[in-house]
Amino acid sequence: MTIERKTRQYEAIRTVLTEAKRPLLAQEVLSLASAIVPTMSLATVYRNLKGLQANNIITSVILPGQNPRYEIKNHIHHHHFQCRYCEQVFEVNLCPGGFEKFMPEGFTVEDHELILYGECKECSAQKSKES
Amino acid sequence: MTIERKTRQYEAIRTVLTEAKRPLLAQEVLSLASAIVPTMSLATVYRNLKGLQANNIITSVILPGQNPRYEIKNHIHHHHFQCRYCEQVFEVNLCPGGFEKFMPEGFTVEDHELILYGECKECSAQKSKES
DNA sequence: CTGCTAATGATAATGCATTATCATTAAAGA
DNA sequence: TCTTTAATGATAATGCATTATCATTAGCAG
Repeated sequence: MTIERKTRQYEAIRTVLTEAKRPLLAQEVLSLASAIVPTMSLATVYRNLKGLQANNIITSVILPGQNPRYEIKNHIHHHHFQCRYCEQVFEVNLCPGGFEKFMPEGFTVEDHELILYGECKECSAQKSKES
Repeated sequence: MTIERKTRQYEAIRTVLTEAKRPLLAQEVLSLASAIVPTMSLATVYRNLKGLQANNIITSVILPGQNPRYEIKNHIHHHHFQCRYCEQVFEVNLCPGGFEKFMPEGFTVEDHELILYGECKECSAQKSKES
């Protein structure tokens, strides 16, 4: 289960996740890593994602109704933004916080998840060009 | 697809959703509605949930990594709180809002989702008793 | 009350992401 | 370089929520 050998596939997957700077789907990891190691298999992607997660190197990001994405673990509290057009997910370093005071008596807030949806910079620029 | 007959099953499912005052899983709808119509089948639950949704009477609530829940559609903007212990989901009428100003240049926020996790009143009271 | 047919109940089929299998390949220590 | 065995690639199997199927039941219009 724990990764013991530094294979080309492992390095490619880790590199891809590091350089993307955004959470990636297993399929996206496969596409991107295939550019480095063309024989890359989906099974290998899943195996390495599992290993990287067990080693606390990456963490999963799950948006409602979507498959898990994976990002390099950073220990800064953050949330996510998804573009409705290209469907890419970006990290957002904002947090309003202070939700406890809105809950009814007797309820305790221990954690929270905030997801923003809209249009990313790239898709916005794309549209401007088209018109 | 559209519901044309008011069956006992349909009424039971609608009643259960109305009285729960919180989003229910298909399985929870089955359990609760079975108390009213004991022969209720899971297929009937799914069929009616689909019909109610098509008629804009209910809406689905999807938490990350979980199966859809269904609640009577109310047109007030709200979010959800899930108890980590009993896993029930509650409606929360709070919204910090004003997320746009935290996004980098070029990004537009069109919608958002906020989910709070913690301990509900009932589970909190339960613990006090035990100790 | 009757007839028509939508809806139901029971269960098999589907879709699909993820995992298991197994023969083959290639890290990496000696 | 040789050996050991973890890791890979290809693909079959799994798990599980949801949907389809079809014979039977029951709304409801006339």
